[in-house]
Amino acid sequence: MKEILINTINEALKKLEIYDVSVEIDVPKQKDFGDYSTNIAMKLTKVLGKNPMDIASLIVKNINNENITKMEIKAPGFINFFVKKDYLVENIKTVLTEKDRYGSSNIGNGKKVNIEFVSANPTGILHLGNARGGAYGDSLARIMRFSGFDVTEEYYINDAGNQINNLGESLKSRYYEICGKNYPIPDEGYHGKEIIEMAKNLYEENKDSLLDKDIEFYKNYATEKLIGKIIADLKEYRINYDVYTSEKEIRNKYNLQNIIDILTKNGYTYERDGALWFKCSSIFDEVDHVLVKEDKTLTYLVPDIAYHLDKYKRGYDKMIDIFGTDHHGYVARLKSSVKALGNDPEKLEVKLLQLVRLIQDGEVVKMSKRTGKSVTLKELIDEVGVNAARYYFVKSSLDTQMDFDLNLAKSKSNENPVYYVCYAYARISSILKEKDFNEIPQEFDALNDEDSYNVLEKVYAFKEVVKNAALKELPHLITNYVYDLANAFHNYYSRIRIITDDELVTRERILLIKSVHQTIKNALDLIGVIPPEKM
RNA sequence: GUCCAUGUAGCUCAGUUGGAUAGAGCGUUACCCUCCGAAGGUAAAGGCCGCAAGUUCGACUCUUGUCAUGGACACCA
Repeated sequence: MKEILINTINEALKKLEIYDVSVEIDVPKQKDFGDYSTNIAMKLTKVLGKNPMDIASLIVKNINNENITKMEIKAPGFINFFVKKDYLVENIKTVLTEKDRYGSSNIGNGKKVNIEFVSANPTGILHLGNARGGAYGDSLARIMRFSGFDVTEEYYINDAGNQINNLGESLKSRYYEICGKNYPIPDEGYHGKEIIEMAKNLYEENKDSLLDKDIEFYKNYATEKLIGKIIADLKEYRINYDVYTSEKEIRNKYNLQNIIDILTKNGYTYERDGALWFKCSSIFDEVDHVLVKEDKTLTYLVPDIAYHLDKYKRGYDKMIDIFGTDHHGYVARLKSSVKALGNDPEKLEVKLLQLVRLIQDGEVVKMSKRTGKSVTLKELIDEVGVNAARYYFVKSSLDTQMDFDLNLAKSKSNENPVYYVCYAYARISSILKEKDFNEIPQEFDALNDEDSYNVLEKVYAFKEVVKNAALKELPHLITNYVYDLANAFHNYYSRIRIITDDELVTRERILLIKSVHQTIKNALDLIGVIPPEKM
């Protein structure tokens, strides 16, 4: 419908010999301003040197389209359109035919997109912050896939390097402790309960027969166990990755010295104080950073450069990394490295999500994997459920700093809007159980009232909302939308009786709410929420 | 100190190419189930959109300054 209007306005402009303006069509907030409106007249004031009201009436005079029932010009120069509502009712057929595909499109045009998210180090289990990143990343992937992008969801496992040493040492220390021996936990060690748990298991299965195992054993055992846990938790959170990339493998696949050599050859390194530096300040960064430390070991930056090189080699049109804001300083370095290796940094987009602050008993709890103080993803799922958790974390944009009040989440979980939406879904399910129709009629006769239009407008809007969310990469547009849709339905339900004595009316109303039912389901699926048939 | 985000109703947040009277939920107040699910609906109260300039027909939205909050500024990852 928007396109029809844009085209007719463009035709009118052509008649007036006006070119090179982009016509915008909006849906006004208020009903009395019509179904659609445009600000084109106001945009043209400068070019034409005329009063916007005059321009508007000129344009209106040149518009003639069968779909438009009424046009109004309102100060300071809006043109408001009232259109025939047939397309809304017609759309019910589309929804019921396309079913689970309703709202999908091909605007992505098969573009290859890689979304890397969560990628938490396997030095502990997932916590609240990962829950947000996971909800965002996976929802974005679902939305983009639905919109015709070729999406790969990826998890980068940092299973090598310093922190894994510390992890191994921490496990060894705990194990020794249980065996009644002393082995100091490193300063940078990990104190999570899951590590104590692991040590206990080791002891129960092997008693003290592992005391003479070297540190590699503990490292491997701990990483393997933790990765398994992480993947299982994510699966329960309804996230299934397409690709897991291991840092260890990257280190084996690429000779890291080679990468440094290329950087040197391209003139991006220099030596200072016995270390080798990356001249990233000459690209995007403000300061330079170390690649090879004085003790000849590599910083974490080097394998990460190799990892991103690997992604580029796989030929994505776009790569999205989702980091917490605590890694903010890292972005410029990473992008610099991409450029330094001769790749296009524009293809790499880094999204920063504000960290979640945990509030407990009215106080901010500092979360840390090292100290083991945090709420885990698993606990979250057990307490409030996947639906509530995912909805909650997707509904705000990435930039909002969120406070997560655990007490509140537990005690008043009904405050979560997800229940409002699910309730609408369950209500419809329950009506359909009583009466259902599967045949779609050629014509609808009984749905020509404002109440029906109000709901159907929302159902119709879904397609555009999805496109918007995919192109702007904003999953929270979906939560906003589905809430509106549920609201429209609850309103409809309270005003209109669906099952009536009139068979024809009943049938059409059933089909209407079925289209709502389907649309809610599709929308929720995009954010990983599964609505229940019964609540 | 420098850089990046954020300041919208009592609280949590929408408001994304600058549009008409700034919106929800929760909380507060008052109504609505003889009838498909009241986890619902209706209504009221609640706002100098942090503050100050600027840009323009028009600014919550853009620019600059300023204050406040969070985060980042390692030869840790």
